[in-house]
Amino acid sequence: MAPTTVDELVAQLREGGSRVTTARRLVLTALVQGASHPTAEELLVAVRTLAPDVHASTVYRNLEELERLGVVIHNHLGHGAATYHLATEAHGHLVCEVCGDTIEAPEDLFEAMAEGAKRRLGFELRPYHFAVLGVCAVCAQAGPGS
Amino acid sequence: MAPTTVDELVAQLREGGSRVTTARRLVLTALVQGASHPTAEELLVAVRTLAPDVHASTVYRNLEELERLGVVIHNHLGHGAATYHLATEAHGHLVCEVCGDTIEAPEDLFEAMAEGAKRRLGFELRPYHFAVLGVCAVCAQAGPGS
DNA sequence: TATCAAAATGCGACCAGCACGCAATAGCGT
DNA sequence: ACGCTATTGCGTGCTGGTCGCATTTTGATA
Repeated sequence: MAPTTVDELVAQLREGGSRVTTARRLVLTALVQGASHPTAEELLVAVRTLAPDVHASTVYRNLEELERLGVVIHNHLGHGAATYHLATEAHGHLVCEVCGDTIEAPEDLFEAMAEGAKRRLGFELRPYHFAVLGVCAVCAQAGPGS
Repeated sequence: MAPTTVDELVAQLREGGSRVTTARRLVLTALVQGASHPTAEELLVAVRTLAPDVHASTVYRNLEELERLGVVIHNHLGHGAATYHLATEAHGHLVCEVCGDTIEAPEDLFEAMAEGAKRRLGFELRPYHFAVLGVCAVCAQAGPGS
């Protein structure tokens, strides 16, 4: 199985030549234990419950470093702040423009489109970094006119 | 053919009950005559070549109003500022994460995916508002490893 | 286990992109 | 031409994030 415990992730840090600090360990803990698509701000709040003096810029810089090491990935689910998750959980996102709900897209949903873009335009799709927007089933039901 | 002259767009403004001001006319002119995916900032610059005292917030408010009237559409081509174009030119975008180049996606590229999302998840795709990211043919060729 | 260079942190200033409140101005129906 | 009201200019404020710098911490080495 892919690494999903904090200790395993910390080991990845050391392998990458990065030092292991309190803030860094807590960011990883928040990513492993917390909600599924936290923003940097939400991670900061989580980190501060255990280490109140951690600064926002530290969280930003750690997320950047963790991403450079391939431990985490960020993505954009529409307007507003980026969200983060472990690289082992990479997946596409469908986001409802009405209610903001985020659906994790089935693996194969992008396949036909990726194949078409590649064949016809030579364009290599990376559909994970930015979400695809739309209207979810519930909201489509509720307000079909709007 | 769909309205594409400034006069026709101005007429749409009047029909919608909005007043026609210098700034508004110039924003429309810039959209008709300028480059294909201008940001609000770029439109401001264009407007100011003819009316130097137009304020940035005026351009933002006008774009908002024009969008409300269905005359223009904005979309997000990745990080950074939103881009605008006439509503008659609606189309999806493929944006290269490496060089930033924007490709206007063929009409039918999203079809299979939209159909799949609808059938399997009840999710109604609106793939025009946010671009789909990836790597263009040129950059894929240049740096296949990165 | 003490030392010490390099890495990481805290802190604040700063940035882009945009929204907003308010008084002054300008469109446009009459 | 008048007057109502939409629109503008201007400044201020917001979110999300970056950066420079002095101080602290890490962890390899002795």
